[in-house]
Parts: sequence; structure tokens; C-alpha cells
Amino acid sequence: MIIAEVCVNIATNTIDQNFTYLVPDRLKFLTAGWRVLLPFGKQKIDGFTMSVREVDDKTQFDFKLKEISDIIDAEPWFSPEMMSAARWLSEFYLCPLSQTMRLFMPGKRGKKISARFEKIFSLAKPFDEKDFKRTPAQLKLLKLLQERGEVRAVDFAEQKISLSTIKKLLEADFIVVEERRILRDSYSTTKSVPKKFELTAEQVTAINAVKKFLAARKFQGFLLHGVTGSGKTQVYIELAKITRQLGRRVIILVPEIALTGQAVSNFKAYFPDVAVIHSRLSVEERSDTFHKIRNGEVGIVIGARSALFTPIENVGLIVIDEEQDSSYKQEKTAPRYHACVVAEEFAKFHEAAIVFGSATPSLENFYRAQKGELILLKMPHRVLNNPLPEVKCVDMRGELNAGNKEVLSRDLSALLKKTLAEKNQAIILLNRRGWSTVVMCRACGAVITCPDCGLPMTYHADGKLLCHHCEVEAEPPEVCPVCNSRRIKFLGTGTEKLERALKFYFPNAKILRMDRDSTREKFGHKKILDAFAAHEADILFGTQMVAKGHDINGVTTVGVLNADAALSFSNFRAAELCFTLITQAAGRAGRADLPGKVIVQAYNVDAPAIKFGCAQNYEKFFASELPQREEVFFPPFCRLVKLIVMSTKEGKAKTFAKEIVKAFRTEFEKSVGRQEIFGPIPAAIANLRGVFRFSVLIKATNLSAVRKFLLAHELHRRDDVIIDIDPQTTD
DNA sequence: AGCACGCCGACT
DNA sequence: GTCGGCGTGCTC
Repeated sequence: MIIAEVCVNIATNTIDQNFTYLVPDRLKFLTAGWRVLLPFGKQKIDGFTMSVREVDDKTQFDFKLKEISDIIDAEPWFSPEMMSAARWLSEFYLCPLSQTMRLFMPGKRGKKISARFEKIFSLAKPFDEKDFKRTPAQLKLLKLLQERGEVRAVDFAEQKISLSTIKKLLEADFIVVEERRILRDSYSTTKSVPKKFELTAEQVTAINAVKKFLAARKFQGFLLHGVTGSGKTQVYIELAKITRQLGRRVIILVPEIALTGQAVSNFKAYFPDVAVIHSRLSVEERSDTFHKIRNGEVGIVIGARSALFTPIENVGLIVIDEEQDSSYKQEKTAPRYHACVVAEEFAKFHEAAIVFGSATPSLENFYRAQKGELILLKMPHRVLNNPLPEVKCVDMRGELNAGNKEVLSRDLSALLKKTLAEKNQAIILLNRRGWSTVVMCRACGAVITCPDCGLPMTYHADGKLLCHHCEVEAEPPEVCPVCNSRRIKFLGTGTEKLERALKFYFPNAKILRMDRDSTREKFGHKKILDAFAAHEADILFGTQMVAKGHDINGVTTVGVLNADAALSFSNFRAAELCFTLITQAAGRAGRADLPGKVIVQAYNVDAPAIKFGCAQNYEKFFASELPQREEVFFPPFCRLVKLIVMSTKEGKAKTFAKEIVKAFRTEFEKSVGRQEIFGPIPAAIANLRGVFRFSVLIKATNLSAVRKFLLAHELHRRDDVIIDIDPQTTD
């Protein structure tokens, strides 16, 4: 008899083994990698065959075997490569195999996604107008077919050709119809043409360095450190060309879904076989794209982090653009993977080159480049020798002292006025959306927090309070929920309040706000950027998305408001985030004939992140930040593992978390290397819908020893413990 | 994830 | 006395 080891697709940590099923005769063609339907307890579920083997009919199992009830697809869904990748992910991130197998599917559940077909009409035989006497409608149809060769049903509708006309001609065998599969692709209309340009010497050097390894089909990691405007994208394109010429495929990752459009249009100018994958595509579209990739019709996959998990084979190059971006880390749901870590593992597997690109590399990767683990490729100059913009830092304490209580400093106001007068464009970055960032009681100091997660809520112009973490909406209270005072105040400035200020001070300027609220619709992001690029507005302002991944020519002025806001967060990466934000924003200003000017507003103007950010000097920032990280023993000097212990009973969660800490300390007391554990402390989200959460932070130089500890204590098999390897935050 | 089993509080 | 609360364990 044939039996299969099946991974059941159930979202729980408590199942960490496969189940053995009998393969019925009618499914005896089954191999590893099929998606199947199964009886499981009293339920009907889906699962994945991990291996299939023949055993002796008399073989006894100490449980009763059930039969696989059906298959979901007509072919195996998972290739051996996908399965081994899922196995690796499951082991590395300590999460059940089912969760990592899911990454490689268009939806969570193993469900058949029906292919869509359309009818394509063509002439059955050559047709001569004079030979036949047909109705005018029929003649029109036949002429159309003769002209175009093939016509789709929708085109007939457009041409107002009726169904009966089509039917008549079909019956008379004048035309034939064919069913053809439609592959849904919302980027199909993105087109562009190659730009005229000459590669700079720096670009050529970078390309040649990677080319060697591409040609040798050898794994190697690179860090492409190029200032904004140094032409990193063109380097990616040239490397992709080389990879394709070698007959291998390319994966291009961008941090956010909103940035895929730009990347797709850049790459489509050079490559005919680009596909897009990200989580906001419909399940159907993602499924069709998988189909194309599996058929080998795709040479380049572009997308957000989930673009790593497709049936692509023979990968020669992986590019991770803006590698420092925290969006590459999946934080909300298991597997809590970091796309950079996973991509590098995949690159090793494929013997591919991996290029991390950034103007402001993550400390981790720059440190690795210094140690020689990554080959550093430097592009310190902008293309066409465009100068970097001139940056001025304004001390907002000085503004207050001088009696200016407004959002904009006098310098920035004056610069904006000048920019508008000269008919140039400006970008203003304020990294907080909404109207007021804090709603506070003046009497007792209580801050209004989200009923679900306990984080401070933001007041929005529509009169509602919104939790930016879990999107819960609430009415602003009339009296303080703590002390009943009526002195509720709305403090802090978000993009909506900034909008009012800009309208007030520059009534004749056309302004565009770009934040999550104004880009909610599909392609909303692109619409705003396109409008701004077409100079339909003078000022573009908004959250960090105004600073990311676009090149708009007329921008001469950039303002960064509240630049040091990030520094007040208790995040070991705060300085790095702050530096990155300033550098990215500044990079949007200026070009050859119109040098850019940038004004950075901050209170803490002496902080290295602000100082070196304004100087746009990454090396100096790195040199100042690295020793600090070493002193406090944080990455890149250790790896972090965060545990969140949860329970509806506060004491229970805390006690269990304490037990873990104690066990860890006992175990690692006399271990080699440095492993430290902190906590428990109430998690950043201390209570989520009635569940108390405590966090424990592990700092380790030996990640696999920590992993062994977690496995030995079976913490990975519990639904009340979240294990987060390489977390972005520590609480 | 469901679903059954099992052991303690407020009900007819 | 029982109905039902949700903690625990199991599903090939």
C-alpha cells in the first residue's frame, strides 16, 4: 500500500509533526508536493504531501490510517526547492511547517483557484467580400477579423457586434472560437522605454565586480552603497541583463507594495518577462502569476518580501533595494521572517549573487561589509555629477525663543516662498499622519489609548480617534476617562494639521498630501506621485512615503519637520532610523541645473543622527553609532530573539515568562559566548483584546544555542508564546 | 483550528 | 441535583 506523510494546514504551533495517510488507488500517482484534502478528526482540511512511499501491506501503525480524500490541483503545487525552503524557514524561525508552506501559496487555505478563460475568435477560412452576400453586421465582423487576425469577445462588445451575429457565423463555419486562459495581471499596462544614458565609472566598477560572480555561478553577497541619485537602479538593470543572458532568473525586492510600480516600469523598459508579486494582489492574480512563473515564462520577479516565495527556478541574482527598510521584516504573523536573511539563504542555495542596495545601509550589513563578509561596492557620486543638496539644520528651540510657535521655521517659510515664486517644487516630510498625535487630559496627564491594544490614539480631521496600530476607531471623549476633567487637549502635529498650516500660509500654492490615509485606494500612491511629477501641485507633503523611491525633477526644496521625533523612541535603532529618514528626504532635492536645498527642523540638533544626517555622511554616522551598539551589546554585535508570553490572566503570563528567564539563566550560566536575557516587561502592546502580554528579550552571539534552548523547552509548540527572531523592536 | 473531555460555579 | 464555563489534549 502507498502512504503519504502529510503536513496538515492548520494554524497552530501545537502540531509540529506530519500525519500519515493512506493513498487511495485512484490517487496512486501522488508524489511529494501535492495539495490534498483530508479528513482530520471530525474536520475536512487541506494539507500537503511531504513524502510518499510504498510499504508492506501488513505494516502496522499504532493509529488508524485514514485515506487522503482528494487532490486540490492537477499537478504538484510545491517544487522540491519550495519544500526545502519551507523546511529551512520552519527550522530557522521555529514555526510549524504548515505556516512556512503557506508562504508559497496565493492564499492561506489550499483552495483550487479557477483559471479564467476568454473566447478568442478568428476566421475559419479566407474570406472574400465579393463572394458572399452577408448582412452588414456580419460583414463588419468578418472584416474586423481579417484586419486583426484574432479578436477577443470583449472587443466584439466594444464594436457593438451582437451575439447573434457571432452565432450565425459560427454555425456557418466562417469563424472559429478558441478558449484561451487569461492570466490576470494588474501591471500588464505598465510600459516604458529605456532612457538614454551613459553608465558612470562607478556604476561600471560595481557591475563588473558582481559580473565575475554571476558568470562563475558562485554565491556572493554584495552591499551596494550608493548615494541617492547615484543610479543604483541602472546597476540592478545591467546585472539583471547579464543574469538573463546567462539563462538564469532574477528576483528584485522592494520594501513596499507602493514601490513596485516604479520598479516594474523601470524593468519593463528592458525585459519582456517581468512578473509582480505582492500581498495586495488578489488571490486569483497571484495564482495566475504563479502559473506563469511555474511555466518558466517569467525571467524577472519584482515585488515586496513575499516575492521570494514563488515557484521560480534557476535564480542567478537577488536584489534587495533599500535593504535597511524595516518592511523587509514580517512582524505581525508567523513566520516572523526577515526577507534579507531568507533571500541570502536562497541565494546560497541557488549559487546566486545577492545585492543589498542602499544609500543608508543597515548597520548590520555595513558592519558585515567591513569584515569582508559582503563585498562593498561604493557609488559616492550622483550621476551626471549632480551635486548633493545643501542641507541646513534649524534648531526649533531657537525658533520658540524667537517667538515663532508655528510648525514651519522662518527659514523654511522663506525658502518655500522663494521656491514657489520661482515655480519650483517642494517636498515636506512630517512622519506622523492624522491631525493631533496625542490626545491628553491637561488635568491629570492621562493619554487616550486604544481600547484594543493600549497604544496612544491619534486624532483625525474627521473628528475621530484612530489607533494607528490596530485601526480601531473611537469618538474623542468629552471628559477625561480617568479624572472626569473637561480639559481634553489635542497635542502634536500630524500631516492633516500641517495641511491646514500650508493652506493658510501659502493660499495660492497647490498642495498634495501623501500619507496612508490619502493613498488608500488602489494605485493611490502612484496617482499622487504622477500628479506631482506633472507639476499639478507645488508642494508635496506627507509621511515617510514622500521620501521613498521616486525621482521628481522639479523638486528643489525639501523640508523635514520634527526630524528628531524618532530619537525619543526607546528603540536601539532610533538613531539609525532618524539618520536614514533625513538622508532619504534630502536625497529628493536637486538636479544638475537646479541644485537642491534642504531644511531639517529638530530640537536635538547635536545628536549624531541629525548632525551626520544633515551632512549626508554615512561613514561618520556609522563610526559614531557602531561603538555605541557595541557598548550596549546590540546588533550587529549580537542577534536578538524576542519572546512574547500571553495569557488572559496577567499573573499567569508573567509567572511563565519569569520561569523562562530563570531557566535560560541557569542553562547559559557557564556557556561559551555571550547570551543575555532581560525581562519580563509588559510588551509594547501590553494588552491586546483582553490578553496580557509580557516580553522577554534575548541577546545572543550564538543564535543556534538559543534556538536549542527554545526547542528543548518546547516554547515553539505553544500558542501562548510568540518567538520573534531578529525583531525590529525590543519590547 | 475545531472538537471532545473533564472538572468547578450558579441555576431550575 | 444539572447546565455550562473554558483549560487541556487530540487529531494520522
